[in-house]
Amino acid sequence: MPEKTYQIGVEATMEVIGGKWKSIILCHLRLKPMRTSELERAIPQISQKMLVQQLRELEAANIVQRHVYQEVPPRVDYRLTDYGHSLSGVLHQLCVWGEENIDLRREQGEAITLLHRDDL
Amino acid sequence: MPEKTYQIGVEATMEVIGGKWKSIILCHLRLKPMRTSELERAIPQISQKMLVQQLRELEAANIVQRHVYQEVPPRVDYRLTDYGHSLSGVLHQLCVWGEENIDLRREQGEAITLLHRDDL
DNA sequence: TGGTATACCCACTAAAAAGTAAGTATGAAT
DNA sequence: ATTCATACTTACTTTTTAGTGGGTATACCA
Repeated sequence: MPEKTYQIGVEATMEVIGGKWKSIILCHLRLKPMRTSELERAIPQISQKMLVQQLRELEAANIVQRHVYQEVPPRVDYRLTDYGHSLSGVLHQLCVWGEENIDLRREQGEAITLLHRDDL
Repeated sequence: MPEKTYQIGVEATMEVIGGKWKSIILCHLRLKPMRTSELERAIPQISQKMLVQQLRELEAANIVQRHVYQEVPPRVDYRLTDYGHSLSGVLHQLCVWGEENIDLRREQGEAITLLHRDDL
C-alpha cells in the first residue's frame, strides 16, 4: 500500500473542505441538520448532482451523516458527525473572515452584497 | 456594473484561499517572508507556473506583497500584507485541524505521513 | 390509472484548473 | 563572447471539476 504523504497540515484539511461547494454545505450544516431540499434552497446556485455528490464525499470522510426517516414521501437529512463538529471553529472563522472581507470591499466602493450572515 | 453577490461569508473567503495551492502558500508565508526559490523548495510538488500564477492572484487580492531587492542576480520575496495577516488565525487553524486529522487517521491504521508540522 | 412528492442516479458535455516543457530578460563575472 | 543565476512567461496538453437534461423508485391519494 502506497503511503500517503502531506507536507503540511492544511493540505489534509483542504482535501476535506476544499472545492467549490463543501465549505458552503458545511457552514450550513454547522448550524443545524438540513434536508436535501432545504440545502437546495439555501444554496440556490448548486445543482442537484453536485449537492448529492459532495454530500457523499463528506459522508465518506465521516464528516456528515445521512439520516433517513422511515416515512413516505421519503425524508432524509444530513448532519455533522461528532468528528464533523470538530471543524466547527474553522468553519465559523471562514465565514466571519469572508463577511469582514466583503464589508471592507464594499467600503472601498466595490458593488458587492452578502445575503446571509452567519451570526452566532 | 453588475453587483457581485454572496450567499454566505465563506464563499468570499474561499475565493481568496481556495484552490489547490493558495492555502499552502499562505501557510508558509504566514511564518515568514519567502523568496520564489524558497517557496519552490517548501512546496516541492508545485510547478513554477502555478507558483507564480497563484502569487499574482494573491497580490491582486492584496493578501501578499511582492518585494523586489535592487540586486543582481535578481532577488524577490513575497510576504503577507497587513490585510493578509488578518488571515493568520484562519490559516493556523486550517493547519492544526489537518494535523489532528492526519494523526487520527494514522491511529486508525491508515498509511499516512505528515512531513512538516506548523508548530507555533 | 394517473398525479404528487421526495430523493436520488446516470450519460453526456462544457469549463476551469493544473501540468509540461520550453523560452525570455538582466547584468555581472570569466 | 559565453556562461551563470534568478525570476519569470508563454504555448500547449491533460486532468479535474462542474453543469445539463433526462430518468428511476416509492407509496400515498384522487
